[in-house]
Amino acid sequence: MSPKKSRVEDMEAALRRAGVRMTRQRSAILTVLSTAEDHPDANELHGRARAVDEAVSLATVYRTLAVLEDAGVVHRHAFEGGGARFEAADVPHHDHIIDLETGEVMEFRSEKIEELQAAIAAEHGFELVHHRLELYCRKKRRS
Amino acid sequence: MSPKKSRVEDMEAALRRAGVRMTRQRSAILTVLSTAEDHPDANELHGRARAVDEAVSLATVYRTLAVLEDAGVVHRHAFEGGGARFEAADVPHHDHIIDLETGEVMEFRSEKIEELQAAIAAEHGFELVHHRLELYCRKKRRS
DNA sequence: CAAGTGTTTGCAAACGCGTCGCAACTGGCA
DNA sequence: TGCCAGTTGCGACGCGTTTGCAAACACTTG
Repeated sequence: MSPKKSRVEDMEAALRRAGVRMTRQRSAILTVLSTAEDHPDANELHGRARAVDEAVSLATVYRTLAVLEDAGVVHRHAFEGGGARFEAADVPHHDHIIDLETGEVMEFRSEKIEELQAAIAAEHGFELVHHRLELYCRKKRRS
Repeated sequence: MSPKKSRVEDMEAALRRAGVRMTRQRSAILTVLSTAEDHPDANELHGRARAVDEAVSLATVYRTLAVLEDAGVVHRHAFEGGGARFEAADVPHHDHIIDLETGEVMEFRSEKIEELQAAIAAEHGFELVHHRLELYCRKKRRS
């Protein structure tokens, strides 16, 4: 009876299974990713990872993110104007709302839109592999 | 009685109205944009523009694209993995399907999705300024 | 539990895409 | 035709990301 495992443990397990070596720096980065509530970029992740373990270089952050991405444990986003941002992949799929004034990123999910997308792809003779839906918004002014 | 004007003429007219000077290089770039059937990047545009007029530098292509973009006559896209791509703005709004195998970009429009997006933004207390919807697809294998 | 081997790391240099400062040039107007 | 702010080409620069290399390391095997 395995009790609920932490996100980091799950991720590490998945990675080992995929034959990925666990190093101190990779653990540090995983820890940071699994506790992040936001969508940090590589630089931000670097800073946070160093707080966990001083021995993490920026190059390693980039290399690790690439490894984690194609192991499927993180998702990479490329919002407008700026570098890539990352997010642990062990959460249900969602799309993003970006506040143009603050840059804040929020999440949402619409079943209907998901269905429509698949339908549209099919109409064109394609199967949908993945998609990107970002709503760039401004706070509504109260009347 | 003005007969149907060409896209270039319309664009140049709109730009002059907006107080934008017309130079040889800008004309060349407009010509290229108005005849492009695809979504070229800055480099590609540079190549094509030089074919029209040798005297166009890459820096000018970038500067002109910026001018055209905020005059509203071109749209800038940033698909996955790669630089910005451009498209004349004198066509109705649409979203994109990207064939992951060939990189080909196709267009589609879904009224329903447009409505849903606005509704979602509103639900979160935002007004939608613009959005990005891209479907990354693979050709469907016939069964 | 130490040795062996292919991986991973840090560093700094290199990269790609886009921007910028500057001096020369030029479009649109008087 | 002449003026002059706006535009250009050039090369240098900026930023995020990638890479070559030698040293350090993780995991296996004996």
